[in-house]
Amino acid sequence: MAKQNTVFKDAFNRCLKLLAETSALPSEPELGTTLGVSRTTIRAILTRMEELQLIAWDKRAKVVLRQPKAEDYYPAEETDSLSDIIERSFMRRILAGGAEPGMQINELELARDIGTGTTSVREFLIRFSRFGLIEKRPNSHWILKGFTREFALELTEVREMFELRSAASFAALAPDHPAWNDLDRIEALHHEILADIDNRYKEFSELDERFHLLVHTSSSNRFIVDFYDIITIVFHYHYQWNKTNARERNARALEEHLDYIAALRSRDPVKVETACRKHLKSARETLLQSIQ
Amino acid sequence: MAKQNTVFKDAFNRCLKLLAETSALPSEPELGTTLGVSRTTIRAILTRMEELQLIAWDKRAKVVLRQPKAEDYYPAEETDSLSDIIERSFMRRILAGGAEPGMQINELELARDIGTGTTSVREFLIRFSRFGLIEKRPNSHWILKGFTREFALELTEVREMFELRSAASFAALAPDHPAWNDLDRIEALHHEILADIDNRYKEFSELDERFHLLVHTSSSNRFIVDFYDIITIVFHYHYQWNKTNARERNARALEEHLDYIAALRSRDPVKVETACRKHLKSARETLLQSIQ
DNA sequence: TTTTTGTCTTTTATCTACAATAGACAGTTT
DNA sequence: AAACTGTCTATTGTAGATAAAAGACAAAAA
Repeated sequence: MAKQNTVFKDAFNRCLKLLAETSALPSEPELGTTLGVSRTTIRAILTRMEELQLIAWDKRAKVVLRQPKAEDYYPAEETDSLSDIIERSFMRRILAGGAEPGMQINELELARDIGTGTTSVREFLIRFSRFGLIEKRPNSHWILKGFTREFALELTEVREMFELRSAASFAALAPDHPAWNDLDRIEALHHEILADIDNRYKEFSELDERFHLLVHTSSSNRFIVDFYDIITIVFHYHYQWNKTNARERNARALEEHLDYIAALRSRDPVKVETACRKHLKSARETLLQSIQ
Repeated sequence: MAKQNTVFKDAFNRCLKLLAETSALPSEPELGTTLGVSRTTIRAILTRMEELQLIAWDKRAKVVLRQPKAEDYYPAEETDSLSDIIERSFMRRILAGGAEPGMQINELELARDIGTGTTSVREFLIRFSRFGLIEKRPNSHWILKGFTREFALELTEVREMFELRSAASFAALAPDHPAWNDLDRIEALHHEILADIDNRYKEFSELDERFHLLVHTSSSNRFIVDFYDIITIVFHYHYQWNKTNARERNARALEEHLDYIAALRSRDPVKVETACRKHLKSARETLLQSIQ
């Protein structure tokens, strides 16, 4: 195989959902915009839908013939892009498995393990290396530096520098800046989740990311915003393998966020710094606790 | 061709220099350590040297038969690694050429231009993307974000944050820390160059990198140290295309470095911050001036 | 016993090929 | 006139193949 057709499969599945809601599909360019793919892919989707007798397609007319059934969908595991698969597989190995710092990483072995070509694995490792967890020895192997205490400390040191600065610039944003509306929505979600914390505490992780990303974005500095990718990936995978006291931890973090949001609203630099530092401190402790 | 044999050619050239200094070469493992390559490459070098009748090689005996001549060396352009070639070629396009922000980058075109395969270009672009000058649109092209004023401002903002913190930790290093010795050597070089500034001002660029890298390294934070790569590459290529007033600029920067070094030695946090800020400010101005 | 060499295997770096996807353009429909 | 479709071309993403380089191990030499 040359290229995976995951873009097609994923867009096809999403298109099935659109189809369930109408009696006829819109034009090809419009579908393309809606699904975020090119017309070529849209036409492949329409062709497939015609084959499955889901629609009758003649030029502009795309009449829905029947509702999609479960078996019309492509299985979820076929719609993930190869790089996502590699990422997940790799993170499982280094975070969950007994991966010792200093261990060598073998491109060929990794590729065979995941069932993919070496090119994709190699490109993944190059992209991933900016996260500081692995290092390349040219003409030789990669070295796993490991998800260690030092790593976590170095990561949080930079994070704190960046976030304090971003929070300060957030507080200085013009009152009509759209970020304030985003902040409103995020704050509302905090209240919703807190009101039903026992059932919804798992939604924290995603909300946390959204909130901090919003703060970082207000720095208008690509290096600061890009750095948040590292935080995201670390926390994302990290939470998957460390679920002790998740409910309490998340509840506490939500409260801290609300204080932090209130401080931002006050636009008082001192309050902002205090609330930000307080939350970052407990975030750091949470991360460190789960390493040892 | 599969892999370029630039490692071999470069090591061969370096080995010729060793050969000029002795009457017999050492053992294979020792040569390997000296030149930083594997025994496989060493044996290829020895085989080639035998063919050229530079040495008589029988097991442990590697007797030098004649001195190397100019034509024994591989030409310099064949010893550069492919990624260096791609980097240079790419940087010339985006810094020197009329590369407009927003321009699309075409992997295939770039590869044909440089005379290499697409894989290498692709890997270069992935590695390079962390510098924030280009951005990938999946399944589509790369976008050049451009070496703009905003880029320079964002870069220097982070640089200043990192360097101020690194300078503070440098000043707090134990008196017997090896970094102080490195600092001595660097300071001495500053005096040497200043004493003969008219002839040696071009050496500033390399010394500047060495000095700031030393400071950043004392942060013991991989993210801070890695970030310095971006500074290095930007300043490196930047100086190549902007040489106006180089002598004066460099002389001034050298003086600022000396103040900065003296402040570090004083271990007084206030002095360090003042000297560091002052130098960073003029470095930023220099960079910004050359953009507009 | 320690180091070196001969030989062999494994892994990386790179090229080429090809399906998937994007995108351009002209002709057609509303 | 504006938007849409049919058709074609160009580019990306990925696999597979291969030379270069690294590295392992046993036999040989010091």
